Amino acid sequence: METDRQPYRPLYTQIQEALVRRIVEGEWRPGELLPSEQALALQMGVSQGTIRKAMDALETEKIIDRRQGKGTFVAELTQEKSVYRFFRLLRPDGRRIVPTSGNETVRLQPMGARAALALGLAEGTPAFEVLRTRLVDDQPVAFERTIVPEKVFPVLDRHSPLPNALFTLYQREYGINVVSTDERLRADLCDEQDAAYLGLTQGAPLLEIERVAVTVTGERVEWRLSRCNTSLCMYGITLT
Amino acid sequence: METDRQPYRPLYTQIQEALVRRIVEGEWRPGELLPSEQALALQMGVSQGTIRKAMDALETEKIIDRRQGKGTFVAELTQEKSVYRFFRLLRPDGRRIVPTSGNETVRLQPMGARAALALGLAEGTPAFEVLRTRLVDDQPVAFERTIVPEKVFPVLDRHSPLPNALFTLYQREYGINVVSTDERLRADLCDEQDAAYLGLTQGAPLLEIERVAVTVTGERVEWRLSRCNTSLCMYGITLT
DNA sequence: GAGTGGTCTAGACCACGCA
DNA sequence: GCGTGGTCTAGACCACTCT
Repeated sequence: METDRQPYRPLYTQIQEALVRRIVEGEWRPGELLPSEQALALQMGVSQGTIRKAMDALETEKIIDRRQGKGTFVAELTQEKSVYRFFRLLRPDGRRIVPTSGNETVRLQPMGARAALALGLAEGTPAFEVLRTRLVDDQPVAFERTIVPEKVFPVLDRHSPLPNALFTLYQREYGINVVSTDERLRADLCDEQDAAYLGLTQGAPLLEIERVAVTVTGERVEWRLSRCNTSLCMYGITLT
Repeated sequence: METDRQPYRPLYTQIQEALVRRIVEGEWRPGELLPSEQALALQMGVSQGTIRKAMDALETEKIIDRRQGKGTFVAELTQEKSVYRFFRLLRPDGRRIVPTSGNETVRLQPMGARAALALGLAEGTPAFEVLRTRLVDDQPVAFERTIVPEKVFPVLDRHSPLPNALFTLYQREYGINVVSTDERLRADLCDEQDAAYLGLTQGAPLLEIERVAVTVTGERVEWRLSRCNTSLCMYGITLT
């Protein structure tokens, strides 16, 4: 007599999930050294090869950092790495932009319909809204509106001035790891607010980037709308 | 006495390159079955594990297709796979667009400055230019100008009507495998030509996508400029 | 049942970083 | 020189596909 067959799950995927769980739960903090592969193999009762295969996946997901001769570390979202990983704006000549911010304001207010829809929350949910301008060579190139639920990031306004890459703050202060973003791009015309922030005239073309940040556990924790002056910059990406 | 030390190259990377070379040279055609891992291991004088690791990389690069129980095949760019892999336009509600073409024209003429610059060729190099309109639900949403060197794709005009995904044609008829694209996005205003092709009014916002296609050997073989009506579609992508 | 890719193990050795 | 991750091997067994 046979019972219901469980779907087949390789051992290394279970190891992988166990490791993610232990990292998310804070057993090892960002930047910390993990036990060696041999030690984990002994501890978890599998061979080193199986630990390796699990860690290969974690490395691909950028959850850990492996350094030959030194060890394996929980990935840390440093400013440089984080900024370049998710910030895709380039100068017209193709060089990368290191964004700097101007005119930052943070306020607590009910979440708007568009952000709420994208984050799967109810309109009016208490949220922090961060408005800032992105500068390149002291020229404003983009105007950003970032909205996060207050419940997920309490007292966000206390951390002002905010870092250029908010994801580093999310990780450091809230233990929340953003691992991917969904982006939607459209063209639009410059409205009155854009014109004021970007020093453009109404009716000029604008690139609008709508972004949702997703954590390692699949939660959508941040919504951002960027409106970019693409006469000063462009969005660049390689598809594979 | 020591001679110059060669930089260290793991065995599996050499196997990987050898396999790519044999595929590019046509020893196995797209869709064909490769020898089994065991057979290749014997043939190349390494262990099966090393063949596996090389093939893991080829699979990530989408150069081969592995199917448990059946074997390993040279990847074939089918219409469905190829279209979805590099075509990032979505409907306003987020559903994928299956592009269909209208008004296709192909002509042989000197390459323009912008395409030549992007492809690293001299302006005026003989080239085929493909103009077509992309339709969604019989509505024109994008106007595409695709330029390829005649030398790389001789008598391209004989293959009309062209498939929706040109990359499948490049692979099937010319043995050229596109494995990645570099894309640059900007916002612009609708000009007279756009207006004619897309049924818009001049001054409406447009999303411009400039794309360069790169082969497995790193050659830039195609330049494309798409001008999209983002009131009917948008560009969507997930960053990781 | 035969053959393929996929998993898992155990052990050896290599390249790297650091003290 | 030691400990770490990275490579390579050899062999066993599992899951899947087709005959």
